[in-house]
Amino acid sequence: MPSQPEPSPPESRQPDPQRRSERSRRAILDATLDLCAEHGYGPVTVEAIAARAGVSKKTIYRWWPSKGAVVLEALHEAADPVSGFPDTGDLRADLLTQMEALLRGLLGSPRFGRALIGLIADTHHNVELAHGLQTVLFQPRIDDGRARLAKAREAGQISPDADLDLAMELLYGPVYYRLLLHQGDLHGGTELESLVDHALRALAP
Amino acid sequence: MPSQPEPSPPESRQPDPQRRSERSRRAILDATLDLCAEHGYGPVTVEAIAARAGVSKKTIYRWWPSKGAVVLEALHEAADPVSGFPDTGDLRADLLTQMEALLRGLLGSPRFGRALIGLIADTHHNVELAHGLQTVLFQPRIDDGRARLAKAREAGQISPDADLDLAMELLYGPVYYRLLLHQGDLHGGTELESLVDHALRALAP
Amino acid sequence: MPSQPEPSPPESRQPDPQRRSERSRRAILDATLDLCAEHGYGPVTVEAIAARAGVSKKTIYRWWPSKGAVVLEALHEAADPVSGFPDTGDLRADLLTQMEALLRGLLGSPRFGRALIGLIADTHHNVELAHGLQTVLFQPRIDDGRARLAKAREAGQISPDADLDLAMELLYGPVYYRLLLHQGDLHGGTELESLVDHALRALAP
Amino acid sequence: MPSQPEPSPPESRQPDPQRRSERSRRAILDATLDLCAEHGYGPVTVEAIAARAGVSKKTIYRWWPSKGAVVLEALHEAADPVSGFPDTGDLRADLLTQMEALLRGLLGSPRFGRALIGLIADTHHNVELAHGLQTVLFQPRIDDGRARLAKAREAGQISPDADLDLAMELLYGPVYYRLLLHQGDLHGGTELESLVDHALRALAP
DNA sequence: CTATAACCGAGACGGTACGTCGTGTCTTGAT
DNA sequence: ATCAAGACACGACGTACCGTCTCGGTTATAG
Repeated sequence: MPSQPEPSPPESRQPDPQRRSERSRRAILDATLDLCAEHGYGPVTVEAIAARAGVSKKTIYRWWPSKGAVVLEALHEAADPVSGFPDTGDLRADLLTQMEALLRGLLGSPRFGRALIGLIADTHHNVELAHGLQTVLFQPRIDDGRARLAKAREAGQISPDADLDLAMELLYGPVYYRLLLHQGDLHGGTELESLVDHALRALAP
Repeated sequence: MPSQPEPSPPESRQPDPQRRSERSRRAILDATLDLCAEHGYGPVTVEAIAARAGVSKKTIYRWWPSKGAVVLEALHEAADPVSGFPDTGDLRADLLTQMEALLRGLLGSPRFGRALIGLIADTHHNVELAHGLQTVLFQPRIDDGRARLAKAREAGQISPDADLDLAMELLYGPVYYRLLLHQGDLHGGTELESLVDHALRALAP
Repeated sequence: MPSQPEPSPPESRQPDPQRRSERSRRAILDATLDLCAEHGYGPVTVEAIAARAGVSKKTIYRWWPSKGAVVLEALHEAADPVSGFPDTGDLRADLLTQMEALLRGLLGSPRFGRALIGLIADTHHNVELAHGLQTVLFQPRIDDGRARLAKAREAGQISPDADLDLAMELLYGPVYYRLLLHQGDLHGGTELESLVDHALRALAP
Repeated sequence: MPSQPEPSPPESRQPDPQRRSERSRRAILDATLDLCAEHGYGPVTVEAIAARAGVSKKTIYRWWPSKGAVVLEALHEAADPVSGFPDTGDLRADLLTQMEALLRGLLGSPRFGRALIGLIADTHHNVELAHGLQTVLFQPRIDDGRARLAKAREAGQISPDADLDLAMELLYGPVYYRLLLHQGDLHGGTELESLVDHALRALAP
């Protein structure tokens, strides 16, 4: 993921040398996503994460300021391999590929969707967390998408004065709309094609 | 609000005659929205609601099963007068009016937006609450919107085989997208017109 | 019981005409002793008494100031028929009769003993209750005992300068000692005879 | 106190290493006796003990199962230094010394008497507590007393077939009788001498 | 090749909120 | 006016987590 040049833990305080135990870090992040998948974000507690990971609470609080920060890092790492915007030259196919991946990640796997919605909610009374979420998860993906569209614009595939932000909203809005309202009950891929087509129409030359 | 034919309290258990104190009910709902506006949904506690409302915790738990249920009812009542889909004959104008009202309610007033996002998150580990949210808040408004579009279809203003559900997603998706991602930083009404126009294009004959 | 000339409820406040329902009164007192027998004094609640008696809490609080007062009246009525000091002319036999009755009432029946010990404890932070307990339950019985001894003194059966108060303590002290320490495990009647004999020796001419 | 060979905390559950904070333990026991002295046993709450001791409720419940258990340990520690049966060779003097100490402890100081009577009452619906009270407080002192009498018996100071249990009851019964009935209004030392003399008479060769 | 300084597990600690229960007061309707 | 029914404000219950804080015990460089 090229737009994330600093993969080291962005929440570290003062303790942190490299003495940090990678073993513990992994156990914590894994336990976190597992618990989110099982119970949803809200009911997960730092206490439970520590117990499941075989780790002391102190170790968690040493490296992360809050449950949300742990979840954020866990989501970040888990999402990493999935992302990256494809570029085969065929814009419509690339958009479809990307949207399908997003839908699958967000709604198809409880590991992600249930964790994300709770994390977003926490964000509304925790500015550091909000900033982290924007920086680490959202903005890179938005940038990737806009970059792909911009490239298509330069290639003359879409109108030179197309509104890229509007296109992004038309594409991603309905996905999050479904995440919120239908709780993961995403209806088949056919509609996905409609979504993409309408977005493309908004960009047409 | 015609699509809400059952205005009686949906959370009644077994205690409930009409011995219920309307005074307490009002104080609780008001205190709840105030506290959500001040601190967001997550940090609000039943204890704090009770204290602010001058009411005992028991009284809250007697009539609602959880904080979420209180917030839901509070939002329901507060949103009630706002809603109802306009019907002036001019579809585009009506859509714009409605979307503006939604944006204002959801994003413009912290009383609503901050409460709603947390409520939705809670919904993901509480099926009763999820059902209530759908039934009380979401479905009636979706039904209103679809009904308005269906009427337009019968009037020949839009294509006879237009996909109304897709249109609803194109309209409302971006709004919730902004609620989640930008935390209420809604950019001006110009984009709203673009949104509506593209939705209309998806419905065009 | 001659020394209790006023059997009407001594705790009445201002409401009290004769409109009082005797039916409710009986149900309350019966339920109270039953519950004390089952669970002991402490765990019994006004709420439980009301429920068991088929009576509203208000009715209890209208006629008694506290749980303790209800228990006191219940004990008073229940103990009434038992008491009264026998006077057959044979002092030793009378003392034995009386002590046996006391032991049976206090320790042999959970209805009384368990209720009494808790009531006494309540007495230590409730002066009205303390006064009531002395007046209604203890003093009359102490007076009866002393009167019986005084009569024996006049009849020359015991020393003219015998210390009657000391005798009362030697007689009753061990009984309450057992109530407290052994929780009703009263050992046979043989010891009772020893107790009485030693008290009589303290009174001997 | 030789008859108390196991001074380690008798209420340890499963958490207990030595990580326990002695500072908190002391504060809790002190606060408990203070509050009992001020308000009596009944009105004292775990919440109040925690507040007065500057301790969290959890810390109390971690080490004791109930208010009664806390009071029991507090009484045990507070009574410890006082007790131990004197043995100067003069039985009558030793009995008087011991009885005076008991009376002073039980009735003369509200710290003890008020706490004890409520504790005993609780004992009647809590078997663990009853067992603890017998084991920790009562039996050791009874054993000490009986041992002193037994020694006197061996020394030929009292009858070889004297009933030691009866003597204990004649001595201690009246003391508890006064605790219950007169709420600490103990009348002077003269009567104490009478009590002891009559008990000795019951033991005379 | 120590030794010294961090991390680490474990978990006690002072708190806050939970959801429940009991208190004693109050209101409603019926008898 | 009493009564049953029961809602109400209040406050304590005993539990769960929070985030902070010792404790020993292991590591893993730095002397």
